[in-house]
Amino acid sequence: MTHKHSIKNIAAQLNVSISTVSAVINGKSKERRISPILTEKIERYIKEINFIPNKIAQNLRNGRSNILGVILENIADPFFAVIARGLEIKANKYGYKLLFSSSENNSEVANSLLQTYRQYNVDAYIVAPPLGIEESLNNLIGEGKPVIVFDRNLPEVKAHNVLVDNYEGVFNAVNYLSKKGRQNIALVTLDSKQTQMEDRLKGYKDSIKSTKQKSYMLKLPYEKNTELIKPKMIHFLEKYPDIDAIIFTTNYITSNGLYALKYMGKSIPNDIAVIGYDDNHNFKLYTPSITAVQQPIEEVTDKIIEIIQAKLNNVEVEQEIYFPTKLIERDSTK
Amino acid sequence: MTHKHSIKNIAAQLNVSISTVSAVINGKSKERRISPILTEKIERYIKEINFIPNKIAQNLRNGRSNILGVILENIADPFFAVIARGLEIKANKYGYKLLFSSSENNSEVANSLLQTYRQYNVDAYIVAPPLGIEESLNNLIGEGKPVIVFDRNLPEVKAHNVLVDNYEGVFNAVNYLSKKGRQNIALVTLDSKQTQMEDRLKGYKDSIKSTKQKSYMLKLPYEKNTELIKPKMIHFLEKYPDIDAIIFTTNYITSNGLYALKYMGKSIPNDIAVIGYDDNHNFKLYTPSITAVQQPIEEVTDKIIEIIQAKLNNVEVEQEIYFPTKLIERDSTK
DNA sequence: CTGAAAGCGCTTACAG
DNA sequence: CTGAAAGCGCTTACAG
Repeated sequence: MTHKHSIKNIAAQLNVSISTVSAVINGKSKERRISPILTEKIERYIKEINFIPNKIAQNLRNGRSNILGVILENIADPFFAVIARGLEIKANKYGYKLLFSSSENNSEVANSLLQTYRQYNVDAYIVAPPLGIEESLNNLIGEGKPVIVFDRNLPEVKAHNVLVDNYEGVFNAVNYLSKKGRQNIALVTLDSKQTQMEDRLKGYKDSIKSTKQKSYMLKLPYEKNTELIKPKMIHFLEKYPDIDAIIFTTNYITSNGLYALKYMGKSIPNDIAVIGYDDNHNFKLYTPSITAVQQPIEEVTDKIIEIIQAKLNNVEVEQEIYFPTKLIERDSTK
Repeated sequence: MTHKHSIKNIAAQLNVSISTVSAVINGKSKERRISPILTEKIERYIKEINFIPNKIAQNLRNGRSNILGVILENIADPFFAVIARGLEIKANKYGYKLLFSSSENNSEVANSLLQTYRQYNVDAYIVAPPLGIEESLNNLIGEGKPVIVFDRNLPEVKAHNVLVDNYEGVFNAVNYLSKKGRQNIALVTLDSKQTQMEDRLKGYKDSIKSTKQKSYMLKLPYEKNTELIKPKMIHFLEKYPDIDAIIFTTNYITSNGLYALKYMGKSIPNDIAVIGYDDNHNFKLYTPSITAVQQPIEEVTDKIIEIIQAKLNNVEVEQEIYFPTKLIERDSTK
């Protein structure tokens, strides 16, 4: 139960001033012209007692916390969990710590999280925004803190946007199925106004239109209860028996959609070809393995941290960037 | 770009003292005998400018951060991602924020994370410990901060342990397979000294011994490169063609094991029955669906936060608790 | 080459 | 009923 150390009692112990200790700790001996002898003496003592400066005090004094506040949709969702890990790896390299929270796409929750992060004086905000937090985000930007928006964006918010080309992702997926000879390609998506969902929908519509195919769309309500997807899927497929291919636009819709297909006894890819949006570690393990549109998660997370690093050091960076997706071909579209 | 507020300038603005403002903010008007008129005046102004006190300053002064430091094996791993979400939900109820980091089971990484958390003055540590951080953990406990260990424990560390009965989980799984008529039950596990792995192994050995069956064990090295699991699995199964059931002891071994079985053309459950340790959202979607030993994650995460809450308020709590697992029967063991 | 002092934004005895 | 002062652990001009 060693006594709590501080530069104050180190200074007292060594009979030097607090400012001298501070200078040595911050590697400013040269700059502040502390004699090598004194410097070494202090350094040795610090090492001996294994002293580490109090970040909280440094933060209060410097206005920098080295903490980034992250708002995800849900940390338990595989997509966001991988995002979290990507952010963590890159943030470590720059010495940032991460505060993670889940908004569940609820704007009240998100607003309150932003408020809390602000209280903790985070250096920057990384957020997958629900609709309804435009004002909070703009206020934060007004305060001069970097705000990085990802996965979907809010057009009225002038944050940095790190996005993926969702439109092209689905557009290409439709074309691919079409080339494989599928005639009746359906889209099963979320009934959502979020940009990533609207872009995926538009990619589908435009591709279907350009190839003069028939359009089949099932828009599911955003529900916590994913069990409800199954009956809706079944109803949809019974209503349109011609469907011979489906693109699912989110991870959990894909999972539950596959469940419904299995339940109906549909054979993949013979009866119906399947493409999932967002690749998933498990898709290659399914029988059959599932073709997927893969988002470049590592590029996204790296870019987010790079932008923050740049902004915090007053370096100019792009305001918006779109990364391309990649179609991973597997057995479900053979 | 509103001017940064503080109780200092609120006090100046309202012509009252700083301490009066502080008292009102902390709801101590009654206790500190501030007149209702003044109280209301201050409260109105605070609401008007939307003032929220600086947590960093409060923290420095109070020695409480309301931040908990969490060390997981890997936040991207589905098991730990769900743990993270469980902790978050419960922590929110008590007003704690969470700092998450991944150790990758590397003791150097974990030690450095603990050090960093300490610098940030976290109120408690929640850790899935790798071997080799016993000393750090004991030091932290010595400093009086709650340390909660979960998933696996370190016998030399007198932290609070919130664990799952891994031994019984595997023991029962073997018995179940045996009752289903399986004669040659194998265990595919990690070559690890961590308690959760040792307990699972022991559960297997004891159950096999008690029913006088033959034992088949494959111990895989702890590798990042999961691709290597496939060839080792194949070699193992070719060497012991009698095996008619397998228990996989971790999530990712299960995934890759299934991949290997699929590659070999083995039919589940006809050729081989399969049980995975740790249930997984996707196991019910596989063809066939996969029987699994489920850990009570919510109970674990709730208990962790409850212990912290109790300790931080000087309430007595149990030092160690084990939760039972549950076998979820699905098609892979039919 | 080194130190005394102010201040970051709070809270908490203490005085009146 | 209210305020002045000390102090949490730092850093940064500034003085010498």
